Amino acid sequence: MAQAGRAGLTTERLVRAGAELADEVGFEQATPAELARRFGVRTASLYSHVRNAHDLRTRIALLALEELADQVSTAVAGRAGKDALTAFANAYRDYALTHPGRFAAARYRLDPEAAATSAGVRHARMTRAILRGYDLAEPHQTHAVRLLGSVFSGYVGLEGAGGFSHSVPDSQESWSEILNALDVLLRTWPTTS
Amino acid sequence: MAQAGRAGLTTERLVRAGAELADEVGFEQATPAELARRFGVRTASLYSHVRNAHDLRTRIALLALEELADQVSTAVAGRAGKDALTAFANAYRDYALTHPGRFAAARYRLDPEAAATSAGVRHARMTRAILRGYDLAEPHQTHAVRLLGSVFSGYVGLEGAGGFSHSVPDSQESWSEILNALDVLLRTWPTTS
DNA sequence: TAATTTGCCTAATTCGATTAGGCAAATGCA
DNA sequence: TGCATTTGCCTAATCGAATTAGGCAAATTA
Repeated sequence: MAQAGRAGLTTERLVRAGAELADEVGFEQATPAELARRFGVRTASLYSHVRNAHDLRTRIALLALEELADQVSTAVAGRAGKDALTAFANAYRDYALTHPGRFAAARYRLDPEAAATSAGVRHARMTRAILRGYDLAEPHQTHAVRLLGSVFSGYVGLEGAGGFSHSVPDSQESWSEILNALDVLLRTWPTTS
Repeated sequence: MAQAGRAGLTTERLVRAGAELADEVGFEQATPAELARRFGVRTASLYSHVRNAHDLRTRIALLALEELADQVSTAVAGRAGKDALTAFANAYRDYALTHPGRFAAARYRLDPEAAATSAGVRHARMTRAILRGYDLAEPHQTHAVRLLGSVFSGYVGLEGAGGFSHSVPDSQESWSEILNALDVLLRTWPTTS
């Protein structure tokens, strides 16, 4: 991190450090300027490794999406039904609580090109895999996938924004009960309005 | 908007214009500089009316929260049960679709001081009011409140990020079926795990 | 060791946010 | 109506972030 000779910058290293920086100070504040400061180099030096600030953010987002997909897929492996549902949900939430900056990055608006190379597909596939343990035909399955995605992302988002802190009952309690309720709902999904 | 004499700046007018600007170019891009451009004044001139950029954003957020609470409370008035649930949800989603920038503003992280004077309390009260039509005792009621908040904010967030666009089935279909499923879930909420 | 590549630097530009201080237009008061 | 005061927007200036161009030295290759 000093200034003797070369700092050993790499796109890879910048992105990893950027992700850590995001967890420490927030994704918004994970700027090229701050990142350069951490490496003990001038901001301009980053531009041989990342195209610009947006490129840096995009790469951090892609990293976060991969990591999240890895964690979730590990957690879900070998499980089915409610077990798989809670494993998925907990892995997702844990990642967000442990890596708030990365998680924010994972929600960064990607341009179509970047989105195509992202782990978004894996996420979609995994969510759908959860429903294998429940008996849901299309189009209900898609509706259910969207519900799950909404609940997870919504809950974790609100929790991260401080929505449930310092209030009774505990957030963990709500989370458990909500997962239980979702399990019941998926097993008795109404197929007519 | 010209430069003859005075522009008639007001905190009120800046915030309203800021909200419109946010809907047009995104909340992130709703900056003092851009706002000043729209009014045909120098950026520095805004600083007699708002403390700084953060203050401007906070005020836009507070406006959005009020508007959203107004829309929802109007929609919910005189309804109960599933009727109230869908009215609430649709008002919420409509606001987000019609005013994406304001909706993003409503999620802006407020400092405790601002949060206290916000319509956040109204939102909480209204969500809880929905559940009056369902028979849910504490602490289940709180868990259900959190679920509803998560689903609405999560779904609308994903939809706004383009999560459900260009895919089958239609987002509107999923939304309707999800609301139906939530109604069923609330009526049969599992009180034991 | 010489040649080449590569990495980080300096220099310079542009733009947004912010503060200080000034002048003229609007307003209040005799 | 005329003067004093307030108020609103301006100019000027600073600071910091993002970005580009071009240079020199260190690392790599031959």
